[in-house]
Amino acid sequence: MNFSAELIAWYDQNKRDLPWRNTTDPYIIWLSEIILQQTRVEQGLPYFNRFANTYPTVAHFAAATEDDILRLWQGLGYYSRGRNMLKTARMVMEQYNGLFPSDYEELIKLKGIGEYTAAAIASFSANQAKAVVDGNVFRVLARYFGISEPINSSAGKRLFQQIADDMLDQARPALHNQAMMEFGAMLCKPKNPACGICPVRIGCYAFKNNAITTLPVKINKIKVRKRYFNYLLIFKNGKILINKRGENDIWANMYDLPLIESSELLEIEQVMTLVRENIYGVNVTLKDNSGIIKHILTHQQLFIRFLVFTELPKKLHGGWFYTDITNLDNLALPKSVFKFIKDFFNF
DNA sequence: AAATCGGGGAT
DNA sequence: ATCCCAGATTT
Repeated sequence: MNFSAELIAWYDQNKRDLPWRNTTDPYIIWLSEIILQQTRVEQGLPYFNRFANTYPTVAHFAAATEDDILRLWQGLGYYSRGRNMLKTARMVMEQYNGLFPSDYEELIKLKGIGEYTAAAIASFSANQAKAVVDGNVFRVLARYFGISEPINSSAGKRLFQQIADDMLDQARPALHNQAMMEFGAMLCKPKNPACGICPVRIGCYAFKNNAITTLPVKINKIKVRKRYFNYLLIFKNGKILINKRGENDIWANMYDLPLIESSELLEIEQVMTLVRENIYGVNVTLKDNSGIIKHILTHQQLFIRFLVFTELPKKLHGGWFYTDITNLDNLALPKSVFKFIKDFFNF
């Protein structure tokens, strides 16, 4: 057996039972693929089930509002995925008569669908001979062939795509792609891969040369930005003051609280000075504060503090509005903000 | 080519 | 702490 056949045989014996593997509906496969971008199967699975149940067809999806989608996406991160999905669902309704495409060249035109996702949908739904290259495939190929070209350089991406294309089983691309990814996720893992039971270790460069820990190669380490968020939790008579965020920063178009961001960590009194100057215009009583809550994201470290007030400011800034506390369940809030408010009001 | 976009789990 | 996850888009 060749490399691909070995992995398919392994897959046949070891695959997980996942709901999106039981369909060839490109819409359902699209749902799963977008949700799983940069997301572990275990984390994405409940979201997939909620989306598939709430929006059984692309027509249902296209009829949703952005608030609906973001609310259902709440907690999953990388929210532009959800916003792009709505654009794509509406494009499918208008340009494809509601019939979700399964051809690579059509899929790649849609919002939020890149090379990987187009190949995944095309192969899984229509058995098109397009090789997927995701994080798993990068790792499997780098180790097996001993490729030290960085996986996140332009040359590296081209090289790995080329190799993946060459390896693809033209007769059963869907099975091949599933096998490559499942093998990478379950056996050829980043840490402590199960080389002892690996069906292709005899031909594996990394196994033979003890290079498991050095492959694949990745360059450019991300730099983390530190930000200091002072959130104002202002409520009275069952109403809470909410802010709708803009389109650029993190959590685009989502909801949070009136925010005073500072470039460094401030003392409470320094924040209160800003609150008096910029929010109330007069003296105001601080009812409570949360202390610093550290929230770690991939590219940012957020040092969040919540300040509680029960007096209402005279003027509202852009994006601010009052809503019933009971309506908070309908708004898409960042995980960290949602958790604090939820605990604070005990709902 | 580099930066940006979340949150969570494994080590 | 560090790495990475069924990556894509913008700068």
